[in-house]
Amino acid sequence: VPPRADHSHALTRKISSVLELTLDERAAIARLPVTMRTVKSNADIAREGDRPSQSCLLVRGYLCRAKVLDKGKRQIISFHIAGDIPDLQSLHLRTLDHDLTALTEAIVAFIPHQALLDLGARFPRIADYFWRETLVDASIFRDWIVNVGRRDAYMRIAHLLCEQATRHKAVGLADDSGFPLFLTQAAIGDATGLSGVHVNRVFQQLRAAGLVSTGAGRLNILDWAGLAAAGEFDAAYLHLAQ
Amino acid sequence: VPPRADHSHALTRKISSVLELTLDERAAIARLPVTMRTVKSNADIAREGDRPSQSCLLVRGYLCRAKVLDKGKRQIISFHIAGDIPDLQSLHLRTLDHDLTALTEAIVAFIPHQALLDLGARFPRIADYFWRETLVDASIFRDWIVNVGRRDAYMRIAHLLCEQATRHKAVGLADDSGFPLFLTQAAIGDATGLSGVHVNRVFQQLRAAGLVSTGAGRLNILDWAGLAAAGEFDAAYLHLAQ
DNA sequence: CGATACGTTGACGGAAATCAACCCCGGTGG
DNA sequence: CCACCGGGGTTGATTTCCGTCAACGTATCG
Repeated sequence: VPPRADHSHALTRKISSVLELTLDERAAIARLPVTMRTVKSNADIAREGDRPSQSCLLVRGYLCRAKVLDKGKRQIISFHIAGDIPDLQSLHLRTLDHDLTALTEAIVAFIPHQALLDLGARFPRIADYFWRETLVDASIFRDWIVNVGRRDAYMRIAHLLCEQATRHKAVGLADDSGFPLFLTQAAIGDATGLSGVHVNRVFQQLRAAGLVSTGAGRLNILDWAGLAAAGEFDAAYLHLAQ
Repeated sequence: VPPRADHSHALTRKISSVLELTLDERAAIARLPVTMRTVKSNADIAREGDRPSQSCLLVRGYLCRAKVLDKGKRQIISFHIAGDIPDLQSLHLRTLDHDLTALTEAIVAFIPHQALLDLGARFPRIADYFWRETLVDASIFRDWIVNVGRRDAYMRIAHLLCEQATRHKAVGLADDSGFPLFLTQAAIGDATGLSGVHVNRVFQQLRAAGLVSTGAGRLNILDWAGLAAAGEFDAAYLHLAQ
């Protein structure tokens, strides 16, 4: 049974991990004037320099935000899972400062900025949710700066895997045993500031240490405590609990 | 003549770089119930894990936000100049996920969260300003991820210097020729993920290339175009102009 | 069945860390 | 007044982590 592919299910599930929605609020979310679209893996949804008039709710699949340097190197800024609105900040920042790209085939719902502003005006709790969501976004950025700035390759990747597992669990997309492996090793390299080759070697170390295994399209976490210790992972920065 | 050391001057100047304040708004800012405090260089103003009930407006001097790893390494997350409210996000995120530290002797004004929320409720344009300010914060984080993730040491430092110069100019704290050198080479290392020793060597290259000079407590930019090119600096991510 | 994308392996080189001095300068106290 | 001290900047020798290049393996798909 494939997961449901409507926008309100994905968004409601995500918001519900933070606050209990009323029937009115659920109804208003369901009535948002969305434009659904399917995007192919690796396709750009928006580009640096764009001035979007709508934001993009991810319904199914995986997206990332990234910047590309002159010499062609790419740095991934964030990964996104169902329920995220990766370009929510474009509500208040006119021009996009990064690309928004599909990591897998994905279903997205475009929501006009005005509709989001109206929703927030009618339901202040939802406005607060959006506001807070961008603050959590920023908190994760802070942690990524630490990750690429001060951790070695082994810690970086261990930390990233812990983060992804935790975020998947928070919205009910995974259990303790692991999560869908939507990332290529090259993408992990672009997110951690490493080369794909080196990511591969680190994965071999992680497997040899009995921390993780890969297979059947999943990343399996065999030793959560060990992986968290290896990455010095502390979920506080995800601000999951109020 | 020392710069004025009252909170409303610093905050008003910063906000005015984005929007024109009315007399009412200025008056309300002046009447904020602040607690002024002087902090010594290198002193912590708040620590990771704190649950602050007030935010900190920087009136004079320089602050940074940073995280410290188990092994003692430090990663600076952001630098702050007069007019900034570095922990504004604590309005909505209960526990602080980083330290807030003085880089120089500084004067700060603590403002109770409730007073900021009230101010925003009375003056929606100021609420929007705060909201937007945290989004710009996040945008700068994104750029720092790219800086430490994908640029080499020479580019990283050139980029950082361009950013600081631009931000100083934006609030009238500097002109084209440079800005007050509030950063030790060790601090630049902690911000760029480099060792202090290597920062020193890169500075020698930057000087040899005729891009910058240091002296009399200032960093002088001798060749702005050259420095910007060296750091692939594009100010778009600072979102200075609406 | 070839095309393509992703993972894996080895050899080699280079950018930056580390370690350990040393210098310079302003402040402080005997 | 000068000796001492500490913080910041500078230098050189050595090491290490990781990038680059290039090849090869393997699975999925049209």
